[in-house]
Amino acid sequence: MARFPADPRRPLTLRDVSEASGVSEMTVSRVLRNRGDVSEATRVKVLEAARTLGYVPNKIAGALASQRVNLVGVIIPSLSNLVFPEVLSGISAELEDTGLQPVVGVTNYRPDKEETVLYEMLSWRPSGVIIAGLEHTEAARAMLENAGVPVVEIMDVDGAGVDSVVGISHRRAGRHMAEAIVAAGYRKIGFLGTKMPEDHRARKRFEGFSEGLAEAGLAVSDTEFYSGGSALLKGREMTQAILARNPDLDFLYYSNDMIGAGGLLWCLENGYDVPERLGLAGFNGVDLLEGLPRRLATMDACRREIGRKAAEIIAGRPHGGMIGGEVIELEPVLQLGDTIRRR
Amino acid sequence: MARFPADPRRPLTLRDVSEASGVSEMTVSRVLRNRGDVSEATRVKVLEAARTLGYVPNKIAGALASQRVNLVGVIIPSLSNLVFPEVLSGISAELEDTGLQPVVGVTNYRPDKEETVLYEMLSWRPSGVIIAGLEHTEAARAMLENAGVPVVEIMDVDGAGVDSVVGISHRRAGRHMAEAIVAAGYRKIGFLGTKMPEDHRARKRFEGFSEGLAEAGLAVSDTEFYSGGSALLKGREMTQAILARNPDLDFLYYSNDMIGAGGLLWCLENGYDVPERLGLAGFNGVDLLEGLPRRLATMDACRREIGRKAAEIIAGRPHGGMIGGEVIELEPVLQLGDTIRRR
DNA sequence: GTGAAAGCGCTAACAT
DNA sequence: ATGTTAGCGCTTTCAC
Repeated sequence: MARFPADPRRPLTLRDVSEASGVSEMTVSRVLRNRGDVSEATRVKVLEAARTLGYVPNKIAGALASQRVNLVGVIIPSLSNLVFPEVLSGISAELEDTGLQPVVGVTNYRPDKEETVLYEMLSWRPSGVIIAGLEHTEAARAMLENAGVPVVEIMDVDGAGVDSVVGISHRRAGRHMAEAIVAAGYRKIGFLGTKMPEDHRARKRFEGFSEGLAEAGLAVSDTEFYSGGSALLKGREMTQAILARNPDLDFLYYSNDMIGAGGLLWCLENGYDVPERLGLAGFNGVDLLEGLPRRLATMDACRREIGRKAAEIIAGRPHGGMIGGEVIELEPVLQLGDTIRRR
Repeated sequence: MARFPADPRRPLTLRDVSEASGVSEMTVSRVLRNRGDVSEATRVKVLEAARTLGYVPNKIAGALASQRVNLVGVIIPSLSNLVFPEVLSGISAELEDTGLQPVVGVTNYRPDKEETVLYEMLSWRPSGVIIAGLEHTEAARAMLENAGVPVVEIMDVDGAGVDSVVGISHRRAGRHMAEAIVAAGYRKIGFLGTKMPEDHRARKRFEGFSEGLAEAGLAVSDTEFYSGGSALLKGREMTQAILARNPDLDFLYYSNDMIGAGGLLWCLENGYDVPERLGLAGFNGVDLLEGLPRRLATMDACRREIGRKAAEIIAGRPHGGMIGGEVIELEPVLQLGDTIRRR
């Protein structure tokens, strides 16, 4: 009489494969992980048994026993920002052949959410953590310091990191743009961006930008901020608003390309002479800009490259190895495009 | 003389908290999970000890012991497609207060990668799986069938699902658009889209579209396909190409809003009378369209809603409960915008 | 309200 | 080349 398993829906275990193939659990485990010497004969037997049963190993048990987890926690503020999916894609590409897998957590720019997400992630004992920004709650920072795994803070190098850091200096990026604008002869400059209580990188760009103008004896003449909604539309609305209030502005600096694109479209439709009468610039260097009527001036934020390098650091760190502390600063490239006049 | 831990970098365990607080491991565990009756006094003692030590529970061990994992696997083709981050955001919002956490895997539209990612995910024994599309490799389908957890296939209802399905009918969406276009009096119609060997939803829209035209005795007059690159730019290039080849086309149907937007910009710049001389439509209903010079006709693909409903199904299924098999079809809404003439 | 014992499914370390 | 033993850190179950 045939024996039936007690519970037909019980997930299969190594033991099931062992029994089906007549090979010890240990050897089955070796085959399934390609470890140690196993004769071709048993190898085949085991693999066949595993296949026909439809066995899927239990990584939870494996991770507990081996004390290693092939996951890398990635914590970012948003997925709708366009920038972060690109960073992710760099991470994911670099991790491709390392056996490591990214696990994504989203904070919605909220420090308390970041803390929760980080706690949650660390409780899975990942092989490393990649986290956006240098600003964290005290508790989050403490967790990162005691995580016992490599930590890479990305996007931003203006400040002190916990372990490794990969990013650009947003402060210098802002300053750079200011210098280019001043050099091109613009004098009455407006700034448009997100409300940025928690967008530290946008804030730093703004600060650097202001400093850059200050060195030329200038200051930002007017500002306009938004939150939520379609960025392209907001760009239009804000542009109209700031120019209505301040018709003599001769340059508009947008804190991201999306609102910049909206502004550009609005200016062209309303007959502004871009870049002679009015110059425009954004930030990020997104693909989208290539399809616009004119190429918006921008600065490449090296997003994919940041992801790659961060992943490289995690993957390159021997398990438990804590050499750490590299700081990699990438250089954003200014692209003048067609919206800053050349002279 | 004080005792020092053998390895100062060893992650803390329940036992450490137990010793520090003078409470048994079991009770510590209860406090940390808010389970069972614990006196307020010990509660406070334990929480304080855990806090000062900086204890982070080990979910791997917890999951192994309890046989439950608060993760939901989400498998999608891409993160750069704009559509999927929105679905994700719906999932993530719905899961917010359920204690469940999404874990994302990306397949790059490759069936073999999908299989790998799914295998990887199932090996963590998640509480459920949400996966884009109805088309999978045989092996992947077998894994889904035997996963022993709720599975929701999303985006598409045109075909047979493994368990639950939430999506729209792309075939009918395409047909609908065809009907609207014919009703508006357009007759020479071009189709522009991605090369779609693996984009089954785009293919189904195209098929439905062709069927819809056929019913009016019409057919697609010309097609243009692309892959990779800036979609906005591709939209321009393809539009130029198809109109150069076929100047008498009076309607262009784009398989996504991004290339549609590029096409719209190109047409306006080149003096086409939209929508009288030439009608345009895209697909998805993305935010971006709101900022364009004209509102591109489109069809909302209900992305966030799909995410929400899928997550709701997973969250609502009692642990191990296998009632399953719901099919939820959402109705995409046609928005005529300003690029289909009204008569 | 609290604790002790057993074991989740796997792998490290050691046999043989 | 293969098998045996002893946990990994937690939760379940049952006792008190």
